[in-house]
Amino acid sequence: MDKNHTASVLIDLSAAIVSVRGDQPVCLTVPDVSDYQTPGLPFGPFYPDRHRTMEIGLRQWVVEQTALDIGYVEQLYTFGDRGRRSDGADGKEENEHIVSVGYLALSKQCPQPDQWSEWYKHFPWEDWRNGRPDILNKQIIPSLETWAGTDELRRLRLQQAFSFTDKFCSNKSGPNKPWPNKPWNDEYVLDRYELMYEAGLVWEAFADGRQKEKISAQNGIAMQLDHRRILATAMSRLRAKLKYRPVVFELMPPAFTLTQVQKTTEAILGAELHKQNFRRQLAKNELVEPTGQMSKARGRPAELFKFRQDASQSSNLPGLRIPSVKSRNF
Amino acid sequence: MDKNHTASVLIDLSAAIVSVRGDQPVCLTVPDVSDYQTPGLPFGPFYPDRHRTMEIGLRQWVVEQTALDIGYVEQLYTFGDRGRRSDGADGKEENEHIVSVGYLALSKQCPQPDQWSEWYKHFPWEDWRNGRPDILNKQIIPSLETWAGTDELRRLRLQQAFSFTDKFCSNKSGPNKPWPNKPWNDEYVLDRYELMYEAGLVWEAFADGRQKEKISAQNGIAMQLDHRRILATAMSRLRAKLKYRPVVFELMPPAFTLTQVQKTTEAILGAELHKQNFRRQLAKNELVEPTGQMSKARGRPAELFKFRQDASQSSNLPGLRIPSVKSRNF
DNA sequence: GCTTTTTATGCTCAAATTGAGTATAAATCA
DNA sequence: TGATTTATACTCAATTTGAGCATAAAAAGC
Repeated sequence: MDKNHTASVLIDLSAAIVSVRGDQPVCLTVPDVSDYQTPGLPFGPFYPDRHRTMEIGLRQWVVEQTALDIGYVEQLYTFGDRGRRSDGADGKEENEHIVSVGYLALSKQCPQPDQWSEWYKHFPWEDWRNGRPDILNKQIIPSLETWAGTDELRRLRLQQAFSFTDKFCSNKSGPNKPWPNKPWNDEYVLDRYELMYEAGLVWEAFADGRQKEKISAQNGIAMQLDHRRILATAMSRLRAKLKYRPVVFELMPPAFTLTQVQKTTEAILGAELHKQNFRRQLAKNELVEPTGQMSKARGRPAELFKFRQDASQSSNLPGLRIPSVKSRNF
Repeated sequence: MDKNHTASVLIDLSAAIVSVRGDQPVCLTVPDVSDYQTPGLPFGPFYPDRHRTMEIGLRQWVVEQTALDIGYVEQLYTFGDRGRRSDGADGKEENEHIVSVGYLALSKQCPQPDQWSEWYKHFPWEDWRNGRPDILNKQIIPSLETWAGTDELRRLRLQQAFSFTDKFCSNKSGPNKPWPNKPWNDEYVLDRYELMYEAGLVWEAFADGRQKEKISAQNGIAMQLDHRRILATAMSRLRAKLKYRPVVFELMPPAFTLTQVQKTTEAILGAELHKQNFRRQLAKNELVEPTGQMSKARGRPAELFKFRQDASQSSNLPGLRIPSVKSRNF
């Protein structure tokens, strides 16, 4: 067999370019190409001739196509998952295999509002800032429980990802507790999405148009190909990273108030934080320094700060340890 | 231009298959193919026809070629870095572009000792279990300082990666301290290796044979192509993961003593830990349970434990928070 | 002008966690 | 038997967290 032939693939560089508009995290999307009016992430091919590294390749087409100033870029994951790409929806030939390398990029501005799509329209169950989202108890959990049935493995995975202990699974902490008791873990975005995909609760899980109509947009707005999975990966990574690296500042303007930092953090985490403790962490880690100026908004004016960009690249500074997300279980 | 032609690449799946033998972390290597007697990581091509996902492809050739039982597998990073691959040392044609996807795999056993290479022979500066390695002060740091010169950016990067503050860089904590003062960060393995690569302190940095002879094996045993970089990535990732996921148990036999867990953890971190505090963490997180049996070794017999494999896949349990690595700065 | 509302920020305090020990137990080795 | 080795129980001060109250400084309502 000619190895070189069957092993040859094309590489797509897909980017989840994230910003925060007001109190909503947003993600750059491209209009549409399929029949279903679903948005997609911007992507471009990788030309190994022209670009020494893939990150350089990615930055280049982002600059060319979006004219955005993205500072922070991080490789997320490489998906070689054929099953999800050649669903027939796209016009690619069968033997053109595509591997997609997902990237997370952060942008301080997000011009052209219509091209930026809010995270929580695609993942309504991930925003807990106003308490536990209704959609969980009303739709998602019941459907998932039906899907799991008495399958022990499936139930365990559900418990993990969606943070509850159910009556069918033995619990180490003595007698079985009523229902949700473990605190929601904001980092398991990808695990939850993958479970919903497996259970057929998201539009992308269906290859053909017939079934697609039925559940369209019921559990968040779908995206093209595996783009919602890449966005889920980006969300997981960013939520985790926020807790040990000072990446929030990649989303902030040059000068900002501490409350703005907190609101941005809360937007990404999808959870509210304790104000005083949040500021204590910022102070202890010496991540910001005052500019001397004050903001002029509604109440008492707040001091304006700037990021202490000690080491260049802001690479591995201590990071603001998130002072434990407020627990909201019900 | 024919996009499909220039964008077409071959994909190599490279694996850092890690185990622990005695008190040494080891990595599976393949004998050699080049002229320089340098070991390499095992790798195989990815055939998108045959394998639905890349991880399946990886597992398959690992099973075929090594007959090893690898449980835990994790994708590390995808390197599209042409500069480092087509150095002419390998016989590949110029227009055959290769992208390598690095994986970390963990194995409980490591038969055939000669095929397993000890981590710290490739990275002698990363093992701090017997204090700060001599090679740092005697060779590496001086060479790096020469390389950095008065370049502020380079000096900052050195400070970050190698944890010291030097007299040329301004220090926020008042007057400049003597020399090494920040604690060594065991997770920056990749950062340190990349700096040494840039500074020309490792064999792999040189394309041609002439210069290679000069520094061969001076700063650890070199590896083929970019394999030492992949191993550095694996070390960084594993050291980081150890602190929030119970992955150590992927390296332990079915029954083990608490000391064995600690020794394995210390081997990977390259640092000694406080015994009582380590056990307290294990106890608090309820990660292990007694088997009822005792070990028979030298001193007082220790209780044998097993891993509490609560949720299958041991996926996202709390993990043993490493009780702060003993600080050894000099 | 005075009060209410809003936002910012300083400060407290108990609970939990961490870092670093000491003390004692149970085996083997000489 | 007594030294040596290893395991494990327990202590304790210092620090870090989680959660709250109190006060300050502005704008908005009347």
